[in-house]
Amino acid sequence: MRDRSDHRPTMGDIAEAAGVSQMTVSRVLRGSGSASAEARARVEQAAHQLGYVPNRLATALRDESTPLVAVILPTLGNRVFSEVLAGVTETLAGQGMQPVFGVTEYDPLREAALVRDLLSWRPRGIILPGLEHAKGTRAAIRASGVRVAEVMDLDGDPISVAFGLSQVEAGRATARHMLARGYRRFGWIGAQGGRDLRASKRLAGFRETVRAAGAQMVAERVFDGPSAMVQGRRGTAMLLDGLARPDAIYFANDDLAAGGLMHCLAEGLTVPRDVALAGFNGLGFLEALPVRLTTVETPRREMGISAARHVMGDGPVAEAKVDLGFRLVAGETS
Amino acid sequence: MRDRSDHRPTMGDIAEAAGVSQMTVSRVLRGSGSASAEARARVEQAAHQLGYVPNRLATALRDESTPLVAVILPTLGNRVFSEVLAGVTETLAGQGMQPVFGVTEYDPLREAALVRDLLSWRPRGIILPGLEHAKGTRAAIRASGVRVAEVMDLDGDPISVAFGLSQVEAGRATARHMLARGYRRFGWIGAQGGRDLRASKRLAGFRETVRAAGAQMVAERVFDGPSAMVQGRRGTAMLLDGLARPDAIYFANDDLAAGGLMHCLAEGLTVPRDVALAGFNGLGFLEALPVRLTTVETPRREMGISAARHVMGDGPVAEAKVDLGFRLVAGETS
DNA sequence: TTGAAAGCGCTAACAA
DNA sequence: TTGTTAGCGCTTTCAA
Repeated sequence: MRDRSDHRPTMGDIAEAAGVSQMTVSRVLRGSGSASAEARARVEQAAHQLGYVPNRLATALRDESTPLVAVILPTLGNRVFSEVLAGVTETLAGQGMQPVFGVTEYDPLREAALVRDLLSWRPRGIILPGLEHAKGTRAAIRASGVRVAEVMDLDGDPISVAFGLSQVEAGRATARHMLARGYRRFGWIGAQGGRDLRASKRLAGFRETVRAAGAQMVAERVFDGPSAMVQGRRGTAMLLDGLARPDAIYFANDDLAAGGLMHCLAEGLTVPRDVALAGFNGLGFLEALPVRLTTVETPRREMGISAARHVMGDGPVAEAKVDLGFRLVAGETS
Repeated sequence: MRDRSDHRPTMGDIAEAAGVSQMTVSRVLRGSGSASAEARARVEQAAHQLGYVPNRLATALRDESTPLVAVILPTLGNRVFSEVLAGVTETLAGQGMQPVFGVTEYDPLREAALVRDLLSWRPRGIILPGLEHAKGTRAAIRASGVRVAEVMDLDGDPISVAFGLSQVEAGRATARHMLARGYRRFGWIGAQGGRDLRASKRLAGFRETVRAAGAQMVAERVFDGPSAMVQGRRGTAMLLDGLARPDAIYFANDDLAAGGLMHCLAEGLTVPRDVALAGFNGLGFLEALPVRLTTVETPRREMGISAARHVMGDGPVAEAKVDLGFRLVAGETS
């Protein structure tokens, strides 16, 4: 018999202490099956006294199913993903499920490694960003048989079901809006060294529409690090001081765009007369800015909620793409 | 014999396919022990072909140890906690550990439930915010025997080790700074309906110092929802339009303070002549604002990193409180 | 180099 | 109402 002295108490220990069988302990603690009031009391007392903590690993192994959902995010350095995650978490919590998660920093290989790792916990489902994955990731997920939800993007071929919006269309819509306002010389400011494929898709849609209208992209600046207001401010300064001065700047997101606006405020430029600005996401903090930024509102929390619901559900998978839409919000900067 | 048709492949299945024992499969896949090149090849081939995914539940149950760390956060609606989480995640990822997490929304009862839930995964450690917990939570964690790190706060009695800063001192330091600049009538703007105990501690330290100097708090406004720039903007408008007009406002955090600044910019007020402002945290986005906000810089990522290191480590627990410090940053708003 | 046996903690199924 | 048995998938131990 092994030494149990430094072991966490198990149902066996409780059984011994309470003078019943281990099965009775199991029944009492789970409130299933029947047990005499007598036994119940003794078990509960013993469990409490020993400081018993159930071991879900055992339950999960036995049940061949866990209440876990794997969640993969590109980064935590962007509110957008915290909001998606918040939607997921809130939805899971209501159902007694737990998120296990990891962050890729926009690296497909890290994503692949994470997927492997997370799948080995036998989660009920997996939620991951975007539709582009490293070779093999797709197959691994498919083979694992877990329910999958891809979020953010719809422009591509989902593994199973995607919840999001067309990034290309969002770019096009922004371009149409800016063109309608009369701007002809466009700039682009991005981040993540171009590794954010969804931003690239928006830019592609934007550029295509701009060119089709006979207007042009005159300057682009993509920063290497995470997107941040300060980069937007710096990039805007660069573009406006450059040779090919744009009359409107499209930013990869609101943080960058707000930074651009801050540059203009600090320099005393008049927006949009001196330069027009447009962001992406419609984050809450835009409401507080002294000037309303033109942006495209995206359903971040909703993507998280829908994805979580999907992976928890056990109904059949209906559509491959669920378009949660976007909304162009014309502000005072265009 | 049970029907294995809809089961995920196990080592047993691979063994059968490769014509070796299950133990050999285990050895090959883990790269431990020895196996003939022949066996190795056959096993690897079969594993690949069957799309084998290891089941860590079994390993963890067997090993009586998991590579999981439980992480509890007050909310995801505040960058501060995403940054702490990022520090944790980054540190864990380097060691092949996974975070499992949950969000309390500043509710101690939810926290208690989460702790119970997360502990049942037998994590190696648990990281949680603050030093105040619902009755029983402390005992439950202690009894579980996992390594514990509390983050953010040092003003109180840690369960085991706390990594953070003195919130009370941060409040005092801010007050001293404002008093030195000559302000005498102070306002406070908070959020989370006062449930954020660390903000309350800062306010207590601030108030105490203000009063000791013979100055006073003339107006306070605490919003119910999450802190956001827009609340700061609204609250500032209220305080400045109120009867007891403060000459300086202390905000529970930078988001609120930046909102206050936006109000001033939008209204054409001169800061700090018309009103002085001070925030808390030193978030990156402050750099991009047209006016440098006075704030207290906190070591958010470091708290996450230190806490993660602590719970992963197996050395003895040294000190009960690890002060990671803070730094008052005098900006242009005071 | 390989395999057989035992057991991690729990619960479904069956038996008393 | 209570207990016994078996087994989830894996790895440690011991034996061949």
